[in-house]
This record gives sequence, structure tokens and C-alpha cells, in this order.
Amino acid sequence: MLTEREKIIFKTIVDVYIEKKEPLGSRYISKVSSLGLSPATIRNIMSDLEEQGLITHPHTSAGRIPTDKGFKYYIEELISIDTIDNSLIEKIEPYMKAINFDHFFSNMCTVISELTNSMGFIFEPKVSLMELKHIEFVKLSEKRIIAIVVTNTGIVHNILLNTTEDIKDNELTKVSNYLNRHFKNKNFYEIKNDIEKQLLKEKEHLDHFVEKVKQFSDEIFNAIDMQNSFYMSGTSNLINFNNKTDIDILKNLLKSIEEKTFIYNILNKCLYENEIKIFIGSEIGNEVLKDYSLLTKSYKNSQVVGYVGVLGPKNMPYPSIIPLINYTAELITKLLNNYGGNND
Amino acid sequence: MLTEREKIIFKTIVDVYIEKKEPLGSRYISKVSSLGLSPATIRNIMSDLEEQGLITHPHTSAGRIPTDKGFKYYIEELISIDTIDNSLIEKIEPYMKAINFDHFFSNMCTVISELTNSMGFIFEPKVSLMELKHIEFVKLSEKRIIAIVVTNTGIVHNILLNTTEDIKDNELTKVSNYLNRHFKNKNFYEIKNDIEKQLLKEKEHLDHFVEKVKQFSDEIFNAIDMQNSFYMSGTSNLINFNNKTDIDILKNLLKSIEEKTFIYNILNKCLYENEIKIFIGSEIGNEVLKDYSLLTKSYKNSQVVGYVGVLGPKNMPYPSIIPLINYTAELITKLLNNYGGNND
DNA sequence: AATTAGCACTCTACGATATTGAGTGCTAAC
DNA sequence: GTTAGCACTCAATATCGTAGAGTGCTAATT
Repeated sequence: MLTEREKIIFKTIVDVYIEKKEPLGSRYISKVSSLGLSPATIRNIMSDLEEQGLITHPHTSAGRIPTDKGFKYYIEELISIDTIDNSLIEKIEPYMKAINFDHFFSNMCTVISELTNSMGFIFEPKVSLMELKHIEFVKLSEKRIIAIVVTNTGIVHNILLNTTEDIKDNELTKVSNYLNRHFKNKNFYEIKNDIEKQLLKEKEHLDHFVEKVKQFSDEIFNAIDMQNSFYMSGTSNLINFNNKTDIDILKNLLKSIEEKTFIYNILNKCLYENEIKIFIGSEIGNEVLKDYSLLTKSYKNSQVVGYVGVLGPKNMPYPSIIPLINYTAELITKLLNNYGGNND
Repeated sequence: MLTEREKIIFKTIVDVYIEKKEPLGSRYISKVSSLGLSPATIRNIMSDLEEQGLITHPHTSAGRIPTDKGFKYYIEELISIDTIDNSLIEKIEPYMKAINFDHFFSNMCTVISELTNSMGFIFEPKVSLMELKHIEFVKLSEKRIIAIVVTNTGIVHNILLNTTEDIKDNELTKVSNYLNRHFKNKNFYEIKNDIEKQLLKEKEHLDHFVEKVKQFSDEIFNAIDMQNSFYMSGTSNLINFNNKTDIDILKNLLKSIEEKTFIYNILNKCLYENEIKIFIGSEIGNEVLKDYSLLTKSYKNSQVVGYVGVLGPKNMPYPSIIPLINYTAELITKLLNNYGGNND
């Protein structure tokens, strides 16, 4: 456990490090701190802090920097996360005008990345938890049909269907009417489970029809389940700092980010989490990202729907970024719920 | 004009430079070339080529590299663009399975970038030239409606509409029926022009209705016109080479690419071009891209619909990449025409 | 007249070496 | 408990020398 004085010194170290992004020496901290202690005393305290694993130094004659554990402690114990700054909200507002949800999500990514100087991302997985609002078929050509599915979040999915035979327009209308009638406002998980049972009931009268519905809906709901949308913006911010970065590491970093798999892995760990989750350096579980932090928060309808977050330098200004992510997640939640509201 | 011998030497220089990506000395070219000339002779020829502006050397004691003009000459005069290699086609095929057009376009970008070790992109602007296949409204909540528009290319657009009053479901159906009946298979340009005239005819009987249709369709067709989709993949390939790249330049490069404006500018120059267009180095018109080349070709329906291309190192293997881009553009053209075929 | 050998010259890349300065750790004095 | 002082460490930077790749020019060769 840290003494009060140690806490003050440690917080100063992290605060100044976040601002200056350089290792801090005892002389400098002594000057900057309000405690009026000499460099030698600061050195002793630093030595204690290092023993506790909160700070470290890159080499013998370098100043101290916080460790991953140090950042964690700083975030959890030493800073208060207040509400978001009003000036930030003003900067977000203009981006909220959007012509559809795709557009809205890209806008949000852009504004997050610009305000945080990091990479902003929004991930929209697990469509299974969404509810069907409307389904519609459009015939493109004789054997090509496009299925359009709107969920309660207002997001529009479309799936190409190839058929072996020419299906008449009125047949298609029958199928969509049937699906809309029976499955509207049910979530995809329920639909996939119920559809077989439901169809068995009809079996007696309409054989060919049942066959069609089954074939289509299997294809559609499986395809939608695989449609994870991933929006991101501000990748170039990741090479803002860290001027000594090896070009090879950088390439791997960009490749990692492009492939997104590490983000999927992280987000899987956050399933059903309500609070903002913070992964610092090695916690991200990716060697090339050891100098970065990832913050993410879920936005939701009735259940978890997706994630919004940032990936940025480990020494990002947490006290202002954390409220921003919280605010954005709430904003998206609010919007989705509004749009998908109870009236139909 | 070059002599036959100069052409051979010059082609050798470019070929080898593309392969080795290093400045070539006279000694090496002398060995590699089949002409059996001594380094001194090669030096004389090189000196002539340099006078013509086809090659240059980074500094006094360095070997020669082709200039932008040199690459242009090489592409236009010295290589034959044959058909695409079969092994490449085999690699593309697995990516053609897609659940919708978004998916298909991203797949194509990925495979292009992987096969060329460059950044692959597909740009889909100018929706005005597309034809309306189907329009449909889905009510999300009392004052929120989502308009879903399918074009003849099979691409699905959706637009959020905010209304001041609650519009009944059957009213919405009327509007969509009206639009589908009158404007199906017309292109967006025609629709925007005709809609006012067309509506005037109806004015007599249905006043409120006309108002609604007009308001909606203005909003919808303008919004779609602004929906330029830009797909890209393989950004990290742009820092593959050029190991001495300054980190700052790299950051600007990524930022440029993220903002895409330079690509828009380029593509505007290519409007209605049928042949593949090649921009080498400074021709791209962007300082940070002076060591890159951009190849792009339009894919099309009845008129130009979009562009597919790559951005990669200036010394990319043009003889294999050019056919690949040609093939991909044809592939997309074929697919779009198939899907949007004449049957409805 | 075209080609080539030979040589002086230029410039980068690389490694070795020295220097500077920031910062620590320890000890002894306050 | 705090501080001053000093020896020590190490990264960063600059300086220098060398090796090597390559050129350009001239004179010799074919």
C-alpha cells in the first residue's frame, strides 16, 4: 500500500508523463511537484515505487515511466472520471447528422479519432441478438434474388440469394409476408430456433412453399449472423509519437489492425460487460501493441449490440478520453433505441 | 528516339530494377544483359539514356534507376500486356463467393492487394447513372422511416428519413408503389428530372400525397447521390519497401490515404475512360506519393459505374499487375451486368 | 569509329571512437 | 527523515576513417 505522499508523487509522474511523453527524472519531478522535496528524496520515493512495480526505467541513466501496472493503478485509484467536457460535446454534435446508420457509425469513428488523436473504432457483431423488423425480397434477374432485412436497430442488411429455379414475384411476396407476419419483433436467435417448428405446422397444406421458406431463411439468417461490421478511422494517429519506431514493427502493427483479429479477441472477452474496459499494453495480448492501450465500451439495445472504443498510445490522457468513450457509447445506445422504438 | 540497342539496355534496366528494387551499376547490367558489352560501353549508353531523361542516379557514385518518364516509356513502348496468368485467376476465384455486394467488393480488394503486394481499392461513385430497381419503406418508429433502394447493380442503399408527422403504413405503401410503378428501370438522373413533371400530372386528385412523395424522393435521391462507397485493403503493403522512409512522411502518407481526397481527384480525371489509366510518381499529384504508382480502370454497366485499382510502389511489376487490374474490372463488370440483368 | 581497359574521383554506408548530458544510487552530513 | 555530493552508467550524438560501389574521362585497342 502506498503512503499519501507516494500517491501524490506517483500521480504527478503519470500526469506529467502523459503530457510530456518522456521519461521523468527526479530533478524535474522535484521542481514540478508542490511538495517541495529535493531530487534526492524524490529518488528515494521513486525507488520505492519501482519496487512496487508501478514505475520502471528503460535503462540505468534514464528517467522513470509508469509500468502497465502503474497505469492501471492510476486509472483505478488516482483519477476521478467526471462527466464529459461540454466543448467536446459541441464538437461531436455536427457529426450526428447522418443519412443512414453506416454513415452515422463512420462519422462517430471519425470524431472519436480526431478528438482523441487515436484510432477510433466501432464494432457491430452478434446480430443474433437483434430483432427482425422487416424482410423483403427483390428480384434482380431470373435466378438472383436479393433479400433485404431491417433489424430493430434500423440497420439494413442485404443478402444475395441464388436459386435453381425462377421464382415468381407473387411467390416471393408470399414468402416475405409469411416471414414478416410470424417473426416480426422476434430476435434472430428465436427465429432460427422457431422457424422449423413453425413450418412443420404449415406442412400439411403448402409443401413447395414450406420448402422455399426454409431454404431462404436458413441462408439469410446465417449470412446475417456473419455480417460483422467494423468501422475505423484515424489509423495514422497510431504513428503520431514513438518516433524511434522500427519500420518493420510499424508494418506489422498496421497489418494487425487491418486484420482486426486481435480486436475480435479482445471484444469477445468484453461480452456482456457494461462498464468501460481498459486494456493497457501487454494486456491487449499482441506483441506489436505493447505500447498501446485499448478502451472499449458496449452500446446496447435490450442486450449487448456492439462496441465503441479507441486504440491509442499507452500514455493517452485517460481522464478526458474515458468520459468521451462513455458518452459516445451512451449516445449510440440512445440513438439505436430511439430509432428502433416501440411504435411500428 | 532510341536505337534498338538502347531499347534493349533500357528494358533490362527497368526489368532488373523492378525485380531487385536497387540502383543498377554498369558492371551488373553488363553481366546480366545478353549483348555481351563491357561495363564501359554500358556506361556510355547509360549516359545517353540519362540525357534523354529516362534514367537518373540518386547521387554521383550510385547506380541508375528509371525516372517517372522512363517508367512511362517502358509501359507504353517496351512491354506487351498479355492476358492474365491462369494461376492468378485460380487465386481470385475463391474470393468471388460473397453474401452481398459490399462483401464482394471487400473480397476483391483483399485479393487484389494480396496478389499485387499493394493497396487495392474499389470506388463506387456516381450512383446517378444507376437505375432504380426497387424502392421500399420501413417504419422504425413514429417519425422515423427507413427508405431502402435497390439499383440495377444489386447494391442496396438505405436512407433514414425524419418526418414531422406520423405517416400510416398504407400511405407509405402507396408512395412506394407509386415510385416503383413510375420510375422502375429509369436511371437516377432521369428520375430527378422527371419526378416534378410527373407529379404535376397527379396534382389534381391527390394533393397531400404529392407533397409527401416529392419531399421523400428529393431527400432519398440526393442522399444516394452522396453515398460514395470506397473499399480498400492492404494499406500496410505501402510500407513494405523504402526502408529509409521518414516516419513523418509515412504518417502523412497514411493520412492522405485515409482521407482519400487524392484518389477522388485522380478518379475524376478518369471519368468515362475505358482503358486502364496509369499514374506514375509525381503524376499522382501528391508529394508524399512520389514513390508510388496508381493504376485504375473503370468497371461499368451501361455507363461508367466505378473504379478498381491499386496503389503501390513505383517499381511494381507492371507486366503482371496491368492484366490483373484489367481482369478484375472485367470480372466486376460481368458480375454487375449479370445480377442486374434484363429479367425482373 | 566503336569499344574497352584503366584510373582517378565521388559519395554512401558502416563501424569505431570519443564526448556530452541526463539521470541514478549510495553515502555521509544535516 | 531529508538532503548534498559524487561516482557511475548509459543513450544519444558527433567525428573520423575505411571499404566499396559506381561513375566519368582518357587513352589504347579492335
